[in-house]
This record gives sequence, C-alpha cells and structure tokens, in this order.
Amino acid sequence: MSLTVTKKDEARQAAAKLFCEQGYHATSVRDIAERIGIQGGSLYSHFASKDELLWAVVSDAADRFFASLRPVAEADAPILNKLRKAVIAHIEVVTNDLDAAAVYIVEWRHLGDERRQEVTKLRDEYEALWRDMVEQGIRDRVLAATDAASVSRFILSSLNYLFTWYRPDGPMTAEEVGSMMADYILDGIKRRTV
Amino acid sequence: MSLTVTKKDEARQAAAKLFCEQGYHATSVRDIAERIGIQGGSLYSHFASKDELLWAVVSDAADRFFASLRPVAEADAPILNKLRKAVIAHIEVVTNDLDAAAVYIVEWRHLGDERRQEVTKLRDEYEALWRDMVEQGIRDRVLAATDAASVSRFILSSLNYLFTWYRPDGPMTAEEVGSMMADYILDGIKRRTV
DNA sequence: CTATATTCCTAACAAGCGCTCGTTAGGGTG
DNA sequence: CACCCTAACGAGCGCTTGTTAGGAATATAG
Repeated sequence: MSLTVTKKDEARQAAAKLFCEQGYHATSVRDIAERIGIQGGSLYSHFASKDELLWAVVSDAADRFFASLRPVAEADAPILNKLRKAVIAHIEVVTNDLDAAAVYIVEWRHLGDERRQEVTKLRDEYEALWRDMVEQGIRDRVLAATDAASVSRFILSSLNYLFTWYRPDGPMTAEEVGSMMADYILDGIKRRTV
Repeated sequence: MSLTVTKKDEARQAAAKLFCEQGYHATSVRDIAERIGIQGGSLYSHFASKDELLWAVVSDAADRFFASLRPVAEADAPILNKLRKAVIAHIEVVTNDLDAAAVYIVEWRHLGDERRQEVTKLRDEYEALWRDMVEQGIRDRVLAATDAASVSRFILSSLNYLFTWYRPDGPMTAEEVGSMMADYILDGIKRRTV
C-alpha cells in the first residue's frame, strides 16, 4: 500500500515541477490537479491548502539535503576529504531531483509565516554544518580563508544555483559535475604551478 | 526636468523593491502604487502594463551589468587582472542596487514571451563576455580548468547569488566582498602552500 | 491668461484565484 | 445487506487581480 505511488505523491511531484517551471504564485491548484488528471477541488482530499503542498515539496527536499550531508559532516576524516565529499553529497541531492531542489532553493519564501520560519531554521542548521567544517579547515591551517561564514555562503551559492544550468541530459554526469565543482571551490580556477 | 526624480522612476524603484521582497506575482500593481502614494490605476499613466514595469527594472539592470563589465572585458591587460576586475565590476552592480539585481536574476522569467526571450539573449551575451575571458585564460595556460562554459557558470553562480546574503549595512563593504570573492574564485579556498 | 498635456482619481470590469460544499461512486468490512 | 470511508466531482463563493474609461486636477507652454 505504501509501495505504490499514491495520488498524493503524484500531486507533490507535479507541484514541484510546476512550482519550479512557473513559480509558486503563477501556478494554480487547478494546474497541478490537471497534471495528475483530477479536478482542482479534489486536491483538497490530500492537502489542506496550497501552502501545505508547497511545504510537502520543500520539507521533503530539506530532509534529503540533511540525510545526504550529515553522515559526511559527522565522519572522522581529513577535512579536505570531507569538504570534497560534502560538495558531491550536496550536488547529488540537487541533481537527483532538480525540480524539488529548485523549489527548495527559490520558492520556499512563499510559504506562510510559520513554515517559512521553520525553513529559515533548517537552512541555518544546514549552513552551520558547512560552517563547522570550514572552521575546522581554518583551524587545521588547510584553508586559506579566515571568514568561515562567507566561505560557507560562497560554497552554497555555487552549489545551489547549479539547478539553473545543469541538465541531466547534458554532456556531464552528476558525478563529473560534483568532482569539477569540488575542484573549482577548493583549488580555484587558477593554475597552481605557473 | 529630467534631473528631478520623476514619478516613473519612483514607480520603477518601488517595483524593484517589492518584486525583490515578495516576488513578481505576489506583488500587485496596487501594492506598488501605494508605495509611491497614488492609486493602482494611476500607474497606467506611466506604464502600459505590469509586464512593462518588470521590464523597466530588468532591462535597466541588464544595462548596468553590461556597462560595468564591457570596459573590463575589452581592456588589454593580463587575463588574471581582467578576471579579478570583472568579478569586482559585477559585484559593484549587484551591491549598488540589490533589489534591481535580485529582480534581474530571479524574476526576469515572469516577463512575457517576447521580453523573456530578449533577456535570455542578453544573458547569453553577458555570459559570452565571461566565457571569452575564461577561454583566453585557458589558452594562456594561466587557468587550470578546461571547460570554459562551466567555469563561467560557476563564477556567475557565486556572484549572482550574493544578493541572498550580502547586506550593505553588514560588516563588509562592497569592495571587500569583491576582493574576497575574487580570491575565492581564482585561488580557491584551499591553502596554496601546505 | 488661456490652451494643452500630463498626471491622477474613482469606479468598474472580466477573469481567475484558493477554497468549500453537497454529493456520489466504489470498495472493503460487519 | 447495511455501513462507513476515501477519493473525486463540479458548482460556485468571496475575493483579488490586471486593466480600462471618463473626468477632475495640476502643471506646462504660448
């Protein structure tokens, strides 16, 4: 029963796709319903509100980001190794479901007050996982930077907005992109030996 | 007469602020009008449509990005110098008007078909300026990367989404942020000498 | 001072929005 | 058979939206 794809799952997926393509406010509940072959009002058998639909997409994505990063962050390994793995972990989540990732990254702010604050909290916690790693790298004198906060944001900016240009049917696999991005972020684009 | 700030300018600025804060579709023309002390319908003395208002914000920002980057891209100088100056030029535009930059970067896609295509063209051209510089860097064997397209997108991702966390009243000036970002992008965050 | 634009207001419009409601069809379950 | 539950329908409510029209007010120009 929970093995089959329920109409609720279908709805969430359709919502993710449409919210991603058109934005939350440009997508009507009837648009979403149409995509899964039901009437607009019928969506309310599964979700109490449009906001709850958005929340389903966003919180789901947030869970996946945490599930992917946490084991890396908690592992005991050289910090450069951890950072590289973290980059790849994050990119895996983004590329595994581009729609949901895009919604999580850009549409979350259209949630109602309460849920928006909850997302803010989650994002802060997630960023903190990164900041802790960066701080360790600075302490261990393996990173050149000094401001862990801005470094973390720099990293997350490059990673998050991957969804604006990465296409799964493009020339690069997710793994290749992850490895490349890790190189860019850690080593920069400049040649090491001139 | 054109030295004074016209109501039209006020409207564009108010639109930029609200589009940035709430998003295009979550902002009504009445919201914008209220902010400059007129009625909703009165906006149509200055703009033919809401779309035209968005276009005013977006095209204005696009112009500024080009005006800032082009002289750098066309200058005859060592490529690493140019890239560093380009980073700073881009960041200057973003930080000079965070609202407009945010709208240009995320809300442009809600433009009508024609204007959206026009923006796509402009963005391609802008990205091409970057790609050309990166390609030169690769040719001159001063950059380690090989794929100019992905490098350009990496750079622009880090720079564009600065607006999500940079605050003018924060601890860093725009110049400091620009210099820091140039370091991150060119040299990476890893220490050069271990 | 008059004529002409420009700017703004008020009022209204049609369309679409999120959402609710009474109802129904179908499938277990007693 | 009667019972309840879930999922869906489809009409429609109240409201907001972008936009328009006609006229009043204000500024500009001759």
